[in-house]
Amino acid sequence: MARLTNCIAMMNEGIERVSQIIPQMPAVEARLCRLMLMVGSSLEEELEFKLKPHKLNHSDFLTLMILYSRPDGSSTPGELCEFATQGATNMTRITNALVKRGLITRGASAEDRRRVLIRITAAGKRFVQKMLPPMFPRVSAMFADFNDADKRNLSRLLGKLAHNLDQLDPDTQP
Amino acid sequence: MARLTNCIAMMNEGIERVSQIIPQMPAVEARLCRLMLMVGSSLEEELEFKLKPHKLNHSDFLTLMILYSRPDGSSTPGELCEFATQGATNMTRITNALVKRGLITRGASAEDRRRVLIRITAAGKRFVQKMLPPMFPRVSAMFADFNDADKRNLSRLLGKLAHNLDQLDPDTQP
DNA sequence: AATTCATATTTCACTGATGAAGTAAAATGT
DNA sequence: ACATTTTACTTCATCAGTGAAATATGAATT
Repeated sequence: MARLTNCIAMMNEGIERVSQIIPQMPAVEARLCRLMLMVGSSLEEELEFKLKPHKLNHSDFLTLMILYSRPDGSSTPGELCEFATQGATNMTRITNALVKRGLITRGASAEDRRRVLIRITAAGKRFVQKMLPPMFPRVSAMFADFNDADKRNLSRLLGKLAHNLDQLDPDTQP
Repeated sequence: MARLTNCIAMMNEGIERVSQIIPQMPAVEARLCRLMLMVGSSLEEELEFKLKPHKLNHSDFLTLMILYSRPDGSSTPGELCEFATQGATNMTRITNALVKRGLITRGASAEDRRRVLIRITAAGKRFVQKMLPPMFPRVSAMFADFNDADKRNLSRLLGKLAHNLDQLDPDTQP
């Protein structure tokens, strides 16, 4: 146990040593990057773990939740790709899987017949309402010792980082 | 462009709607989770993108960096698995790949001959020293508008979250 | 000496993600 | 009006990562 904490301690020493060999490294920033990556993938692991009993993976779940959170419970593959950050190929697979389970339906759009209309079914909604609540305790536990200022701060800083990443993205590779 | 920002905006609306249907959801915390996941995977994307020209993926890179950051430049597969959070199978594959490129060597341990000693080569060190610096500008740019307090705060909050995740992990699934 | 445990590799089956090409329909240009 | 281009998905082939089980070897225990 204390897997993450352990890795972080090790990383701190590592960064320290590397920054002595390569002093021009932005050590604090590099460390924050690694921290983000570690905590992020640990969180992802945790999520996938909670999804496994429902035979869902992260992208399936995300897709389903996007649909669930829509006022009309519907969307198109293209839109889902954008918000779930998935390739079209993958979205086809996800959609196939969810359709087969009866959680969503696939239909043709009337206005634009290239488009496919994806809609969450009543069963899909019930499914979400049943699987979501058991996750709440763990989500709450993750932030149990965060006070309101902590939460606001984390949100603000992640937002800032997100914004910077957006600005960064289009650049050419180094 | 503004991919992340866009997804975040969409998520905010989604969470809002879901928490109206399911009021017992810890909305703020759930939102922070998703935010972490989004920023985390975007950061990972960015990293993989920077690594691609060097024909490295995240785990290859991490493994190599762990070795590089060691005072003696060496480790064992087991240890690398732990710190790189990889399965043994994968570590064998990674090691094979890096050995083939001459960046590391694999040798038997003298004390315990079950063990395999993995060591970064001089070429491996040179490789790291050459590939690392071009990444610095982007890393710095990510945190360009973070003042010292921001960085300290982010580090503290991520550490706290990491700690909580560690406590969470061993529990049984919901 | 025999048994149990630890370390690492190999093999295999499987899941999930991805890139390239294909299909179909709408939009656009001439 | 027709040809071209663009948009929206799908299909197919492929690949990276994972988990489980089998193997090999060496160390520790009894």
